[in-house]
Amino acid sequence: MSDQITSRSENYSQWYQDLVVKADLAENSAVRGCMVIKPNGYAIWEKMQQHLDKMFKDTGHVNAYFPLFIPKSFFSKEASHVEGFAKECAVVTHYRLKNDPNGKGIIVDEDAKLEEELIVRPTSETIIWNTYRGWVQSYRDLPILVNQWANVVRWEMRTRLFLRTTEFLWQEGHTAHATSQEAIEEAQKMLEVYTTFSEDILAIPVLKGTKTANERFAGALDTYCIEALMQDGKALQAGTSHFLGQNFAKAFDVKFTSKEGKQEFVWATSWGVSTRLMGALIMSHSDDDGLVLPPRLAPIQVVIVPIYKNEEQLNLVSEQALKIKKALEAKGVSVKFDSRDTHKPGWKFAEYELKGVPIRIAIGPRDVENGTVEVARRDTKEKNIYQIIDLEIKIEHILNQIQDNIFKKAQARLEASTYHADSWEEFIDILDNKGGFIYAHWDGTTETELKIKEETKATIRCIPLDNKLEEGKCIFTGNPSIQRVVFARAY
RNA sequence: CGGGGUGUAGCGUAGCCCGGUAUCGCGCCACGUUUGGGACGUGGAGGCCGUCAGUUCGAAUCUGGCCACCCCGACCA
Repeated sequence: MSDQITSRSENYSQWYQDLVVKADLAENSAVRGCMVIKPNGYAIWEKMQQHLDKMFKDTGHVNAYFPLFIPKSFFSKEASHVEGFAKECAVVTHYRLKNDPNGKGIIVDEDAKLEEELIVRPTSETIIWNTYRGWVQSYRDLPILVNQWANVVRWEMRTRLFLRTTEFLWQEGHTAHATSQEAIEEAQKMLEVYTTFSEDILAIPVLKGTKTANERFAGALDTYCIEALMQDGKALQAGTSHFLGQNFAKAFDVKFTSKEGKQEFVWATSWGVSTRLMGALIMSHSDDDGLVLPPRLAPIQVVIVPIYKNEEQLNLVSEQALKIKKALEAKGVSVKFDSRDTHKPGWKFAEYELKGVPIRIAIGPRDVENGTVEVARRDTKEKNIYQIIDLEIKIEHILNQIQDNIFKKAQARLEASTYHADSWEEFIDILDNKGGFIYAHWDGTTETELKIKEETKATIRCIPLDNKLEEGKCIFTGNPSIQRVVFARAY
């Protein structure tokens, strides 16, 4: 129906690009690699924030805010951390501009060079752990369970709206604990929070696991992750939770006196999800007609479109529409009544489909006469005529059905796209012709992992948490393996 | 930073080879008819052709520099 969006079969990444722009979610800005998140897109991000923030608070966390800038020297304090991020940091070197003496606009004032350069945070472990040093003396000061909503900058070479931008929005939790065990439990707990959020709210089924040493976060001892599968068979990391051990405590000298009176280093975790989830959401559920939003995340859950020929009919229809709106809102459903006269109903139908509104109600004179409405579902495109009596209960029910249906559809796709490969040929064949998650044996070495990546662009997405131990032979080297790991090409 | 490509109205484009002041579609504005799946008609507005220089009587078109963006690679939440 939509002639505005490239179809998925024709060109998947063009479809994604078109959809983001045409659904008014975001657009490229004047700054290379940085996007403008438009009101439609930002409203969805706000819904994500609301749900996540509540889940964080419910698990005992509080919000705080740390500086955008980090002194350069902080980065060199944790060796593997600096190695991981050094190549993509924006650096502030001066603090003043002046008029160009040659009259060509404004130039950097070389006299205003900073003594020590400031890094625009790519992540906040260093500045936060430097701060925590002052917060912790005794085991009584622990745990610290802090989350920050912020923007970060990573100077990526190639960017794509939401999936990878130079600046992006995220939340980063940074917790401090007295014991290793407690920190590990925290990291796992937050992975559970992310999983619940992803599946129950975003309706995106995920695979939970741990990263291999090679894919681990810079500075972590263990990285837990959730991996989602997009419609084109590529994986997308949807969230990570890291057990940082005592690395940052040692780097920033964060010690506490234990119950036994001993000086000990603090144990750490960090965990985050970003605006990248917007990309995951789009690529999980949407179709060639536009965005498909799970009702729990849709800023507008129901749109009412009036159909009329003249003002008299409009008044008649509006009266009915507003009654329905009120009844639905009393049930906590968010409703928009679009009575604009500047666009025709057909135009509005297409528009709201493009923008992913889960349910559309159309009311015309015919309906007013019969005491009915036409209800259309975005996910299945089904249209039905319903009596207005108890409509709000029916709508509530349909919203739940849509949420459920979208998840099940994504889950079925995930299951259908999950394969086992027992030979290299089979592995390549699945990668090239099917895509998806591939369970395969791996000899456990980084060397092999990198070679496989080099040859196929496939990476180990994770070692599933509930993985069964199973003896086998590495598909690449033939060396013995104790378990299968999950490979995929990824975003 | 390597390899390839492209810059013409808000968007998408034709014209460029073979120099003569720019085509078409969408969108926008006005009026009228329309309104249950992206309406139609009539009229209208909008472009120093990325930028700087050169060649020429004359440059969107030819030549050179610069800038920007896109795609492929290395990097990556």
